[in-house]
Amino acid sequence: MATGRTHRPATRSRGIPEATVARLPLYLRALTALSERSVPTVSSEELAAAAGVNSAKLRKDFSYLGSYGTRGVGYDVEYLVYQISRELGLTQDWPVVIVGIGNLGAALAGYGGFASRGFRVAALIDADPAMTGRPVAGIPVQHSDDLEKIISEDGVSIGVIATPAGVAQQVCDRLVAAGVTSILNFAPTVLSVPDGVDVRKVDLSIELQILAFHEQRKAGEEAEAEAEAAAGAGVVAASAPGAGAAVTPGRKGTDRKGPDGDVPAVMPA
Amino acid sequence: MATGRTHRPATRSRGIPEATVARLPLYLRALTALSERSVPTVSSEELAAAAGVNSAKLRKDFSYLGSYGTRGVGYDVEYLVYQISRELGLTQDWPVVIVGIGNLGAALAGYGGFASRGFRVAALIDADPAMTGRPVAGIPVQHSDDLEKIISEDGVSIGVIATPAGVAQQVCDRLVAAGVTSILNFAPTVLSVPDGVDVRKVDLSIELQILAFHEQRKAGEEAEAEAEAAAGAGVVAASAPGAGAAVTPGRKGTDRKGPDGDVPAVMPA
DNA sequence: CCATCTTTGTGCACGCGTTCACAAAGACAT
DNA sequence: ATGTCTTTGTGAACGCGTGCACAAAGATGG
Repeated sequence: MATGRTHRPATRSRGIPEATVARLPLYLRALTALSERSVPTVSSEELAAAAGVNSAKLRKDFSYLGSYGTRGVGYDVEYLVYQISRELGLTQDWPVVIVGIGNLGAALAGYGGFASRGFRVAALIDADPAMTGRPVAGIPVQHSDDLEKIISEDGVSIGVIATPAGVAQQVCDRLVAAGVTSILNFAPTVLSVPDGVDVRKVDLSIELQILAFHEQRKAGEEAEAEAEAAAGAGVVAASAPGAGAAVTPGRKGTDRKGPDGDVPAVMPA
Repeated sequence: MATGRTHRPATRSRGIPEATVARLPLYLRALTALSERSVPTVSSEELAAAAGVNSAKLRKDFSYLGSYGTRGVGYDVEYLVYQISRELGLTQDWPVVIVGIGNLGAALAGYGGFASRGFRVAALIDADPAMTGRPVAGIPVQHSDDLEKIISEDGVSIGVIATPAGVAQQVCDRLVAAGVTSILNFAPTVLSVPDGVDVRKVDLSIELQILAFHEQRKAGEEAEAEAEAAAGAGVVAASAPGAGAAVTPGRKGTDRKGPDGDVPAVMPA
């Protein structure tokens, strides 16, 4: 999960648990696929398999929305697509602005999944004057000076931040001041926002690090058996199982400066 | 949070809870920033604020790693950076392949956050022959025919899938067969993998949909006060709170084809 | 109309994660 | 050395999410 919510202490909104809300888009996607294949009805078991979840969980999730199924038969695909879409608010039009049209911003602008579900890219915004006017994914980039005007004129309430980390907070502040109340943040920074504003974070680097952790653990388990047989001298417990070279631990008092090639990468914060 | 783990029923690996692992990269980032400012020590309160979490949670998280703090003082920044890096496996070199060099793949290839923490882009792979040899972010794209060779030669264990949904499962299968055991999936599909393989999913569209839900709810709450005063007739219980035009339910038989340009996306499974 | 069979909807129990609150530990001053 | 003050580390309680297992509901066939 790329993950990470922010603020809002697990408020279960109007009775629908947060965890359920997070799965609704998953169900919706699976249902849409079925709909395209003109499948009329689907059982909780089948749909759960397609969405990659437990069938009991799926049924409980749907029970929060109401009793839309028919016992002995299953769920009506079209009807369910509609109900979930409505619940998620996808039956209305959501204008979205993307700020920061670098590699990632351009990718997002061209991402089909946005336009596909009621989201409309209202504007692409970048601070670089050289970008202004240049079309990206068919949409001309506008300068960030006009940010406030664009947001108020189009009634934008959702903003996507794809800028470098250094300017993310500042962009965020301007978005919020201009009226945006939901933000999807791709910059590796913790954004602070006033109450009432939702922030969701997507951090590519974090996901990779989590994978690395499990990967290391997997490798470590394998190496454990060998190490047991070897029973060598009691060197440092930590052993680098993979192919990589391990760095010497180094103790607190010592000057053990992070030997890894860790790049700055971090903003002033 | 962008979301979503897969398989592995919340195995707490070696005693470190999954939720804690997911936060370690967050702490690491905040700590790295402090380290660059040459801050020697930091209290749990300060660090928690920088990372955007509760201080008690942070202390408990660190307690799983060991007792690295000093009461009355706080934590040694450099030492903690090293400990977390080691725990996450970032002290070793992780070669990564990115499959699917479209807009998103190119963005990922150039993403600084990868190289910054021990991750090395070993290869960019694309199925389009026109891409082969073309440098992206300074790395020449290789054809997917050579996928297996690249993976085994470089000892790659982590793969990133940034292909269209339609081919994601197939790419995934090849990666796994070639020896990859951790996958970061950007394609909007549920991947099925054998036991022992970790999959993490990042789905841009899902994040937006979750935001839309909360956005709608916010708007609905405001409108609720008005509606209360109005006290209209008891029509169907379900009412669309938002301002948007609702799509007509559309019954089973109708051709209401999913309006999104969403690719089939669903695997045989 | 009745019996059977399928599938939903949910009560219940369990476990993980979060948070509070406080005792123990150590730094620091006197 | 002793007392005070700061901050960690954690025991315990609570709440949410998950999954089991089953009763109720409805379809279907005779």
